[in-house]
Amino acid sequence: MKIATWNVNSIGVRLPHVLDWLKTNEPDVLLLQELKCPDEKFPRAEIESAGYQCAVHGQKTYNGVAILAKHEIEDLKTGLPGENEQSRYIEATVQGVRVASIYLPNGNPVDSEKYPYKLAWFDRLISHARTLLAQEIPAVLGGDYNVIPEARDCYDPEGWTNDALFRLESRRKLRELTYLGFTDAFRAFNDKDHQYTFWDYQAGAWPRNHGLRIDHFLLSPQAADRAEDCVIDAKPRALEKASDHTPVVLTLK
DNA sequence: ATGGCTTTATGCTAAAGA
Repeated sequence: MKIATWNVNSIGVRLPHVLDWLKTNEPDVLLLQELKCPDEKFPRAEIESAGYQCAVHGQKTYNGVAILAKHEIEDLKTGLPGENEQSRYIEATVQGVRVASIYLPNGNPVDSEKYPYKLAWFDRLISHARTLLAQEIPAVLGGDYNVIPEARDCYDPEGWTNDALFRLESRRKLRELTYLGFTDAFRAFNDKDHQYTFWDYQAGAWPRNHGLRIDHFLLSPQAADRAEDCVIDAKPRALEKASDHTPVVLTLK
């Protein structure tokens, strides 16, 4: 079973890339973030024509997450327990695997209300992740976590020290989540430094390989037992009109 | 580098992203 995650930075603009990628890679599930469109404007017909069902939790202009799947999408849940003014979480079961598409708040600037909002949102995710773990099922939490886990996941860690993506509080929250019993799927299969999922549009970040690893798959023990591989597919980042993020692909037995 | 791109919107400048 192949499950991918991709922050597309507008599904409207990126639809051709997404359709091409689905056709070439044929994942069973594709988790999307930053749709930047309300539910009624999601290009459902085009994606269904490509052979994928859609579960969408959209929002006008900002945020928005979705689950695309070749097979039936069951027991859909949108939002985390509590306030869901921003569409950042969707979860469902596909072929017996509980999958979630997550778009964690960015949190910059750190001296604004956005940073405590990020940390509070993280706490809600951690709380919900506990209940998922208690079910002892294969659970795959994929998405844009907006956290650089370690210095080796950043081209210039010193320069990012005080950024919301690399601040100690943000990294501590990600560790708190993983230490509940989740596995960072990418790091289970790849120990190389400087493996990135995001390159800024500015300052030639892509050609200079000035990237960040901020898109992650966290696996429950039952999912980790089935994991066969996890890779970053950097090819879409090189396309014209690319998203600033690129897909991460998880393979389960 | 001084936000250097990209996207969206009761749009034509401003805010957000990371």
